[in-house]
Amino acid sequence: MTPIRVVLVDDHRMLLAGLQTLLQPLDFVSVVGTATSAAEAYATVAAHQPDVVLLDINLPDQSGVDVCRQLTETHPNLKVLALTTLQEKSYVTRMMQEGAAGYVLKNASPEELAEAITRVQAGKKYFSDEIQELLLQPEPTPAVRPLLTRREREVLGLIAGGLTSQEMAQQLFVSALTIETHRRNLLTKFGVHNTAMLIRLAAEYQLL
Amino acid sequence: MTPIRVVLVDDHRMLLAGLQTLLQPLDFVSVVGTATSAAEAYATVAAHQPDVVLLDINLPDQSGVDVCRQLTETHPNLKVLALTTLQEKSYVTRMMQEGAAGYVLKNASPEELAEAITRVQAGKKYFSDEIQELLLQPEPTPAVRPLLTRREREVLGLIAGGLTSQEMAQQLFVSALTIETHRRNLLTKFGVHNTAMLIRLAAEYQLL
DNA sequence: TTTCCTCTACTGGAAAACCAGTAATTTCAT
DNA sequence: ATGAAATTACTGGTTTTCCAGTAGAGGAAA
Repeated sequence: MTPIRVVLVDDHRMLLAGLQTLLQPLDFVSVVGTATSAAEAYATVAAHQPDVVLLDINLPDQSGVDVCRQLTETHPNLKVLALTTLQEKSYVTRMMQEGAAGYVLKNASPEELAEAITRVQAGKKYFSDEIQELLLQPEPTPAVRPLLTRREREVLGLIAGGLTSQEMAQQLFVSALTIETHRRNLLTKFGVHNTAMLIRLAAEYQLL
Repeated sequence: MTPIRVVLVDDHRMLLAGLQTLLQPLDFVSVVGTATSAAEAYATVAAHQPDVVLLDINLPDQSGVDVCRQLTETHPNLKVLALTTLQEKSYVTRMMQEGAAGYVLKNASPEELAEAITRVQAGKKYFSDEIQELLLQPEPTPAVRPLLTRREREVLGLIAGGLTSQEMAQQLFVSALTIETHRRNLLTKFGVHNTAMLIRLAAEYQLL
């Protein structure tokens, strides 16, 4: 039976060497190429036509998220396994949105790597136990855009415009403390704890 | 010569009354309808088929920006003049992006209103002097997405994920002071002064 | 080897946001 | 007229971000 052709992408050669060492005993896996940058990844994938790519999210010349999107667009049958130390949910969800078939952590065992490669090659998804646990945590943000009052929409627009609470207060002829209350209400309605998430979600819901 | 058919949209009836009083002496303008909400605005525009709509940005039931987009999509020949007290550049640019033909402030004189209506009806753009001044101010943000280092991209992703500097430091195994330096460098590269603008621009540049 | 960039981290501080609670007034719908 | 929601604003506080400057170490390119 033909072994699964795998390309490894990580900017640390030592990690690439380690990965190859871990995968070598597996006779159903064949490491056909490695790359240490996004540019190299594109060339290596084009040259070797792998079935699976283990892709570090954090590359020197481009975001792994972007690389994932481009690889899965230009090679629709390619399966991308994200490889990272980061246990951050927004990275996971973004990688999945960009076409990744799985997500493994860099401390994965050889057995886990083998299972991940086999499963994604078979068309299934694969997540480390830690990542599954992360994804199963209660969703802090509402699935749908919250219903905002007119004043909240207005304040949200000004927050996105980069104004401070004091500047908004001046523009709207109210107290800065009033603006602070509106901000707090916005954070609560979006189920977030800071402005970064607020604006990111508002952009996603096209409220800006 | 047929007068320009105008619909007025503002939630304050007193302001609608005032606008009508200002526009009445103008024999080349005909106020064919008024509305005090977004829902009413759609119905009134459908019923009266105006040439120009004076549209308050801040409506009780929907953002004026959204109303502008929908009106200009469903009535391609309709000209929308934004009407507001807000002198906030991001609102202006967003209204223009959503198809508005002009932007006037609520303290405009009858002459200015007349000129605005005439100009947009003739297919030109119109901005109050104050708004032109606002638009002419040097652009604080770069026109193109800045070139980020890998660490900056990583930190940007975590900021958008809602993490605090302390949380990012723990996740990346560095000092919180290091994260603070990365944030500062991100703000500088994007030409902004706070996280809200940073994340909004990052979303616009599709860096998230 | 040298230079430049990236990443790291600090001092010292101010500004801003976030938090929890409380409450009066205004507005709007019934 | 009544009740609920929205808007307003405050106390008292902590946390977080933003600001300006400085600087060393490591890596990469010339």
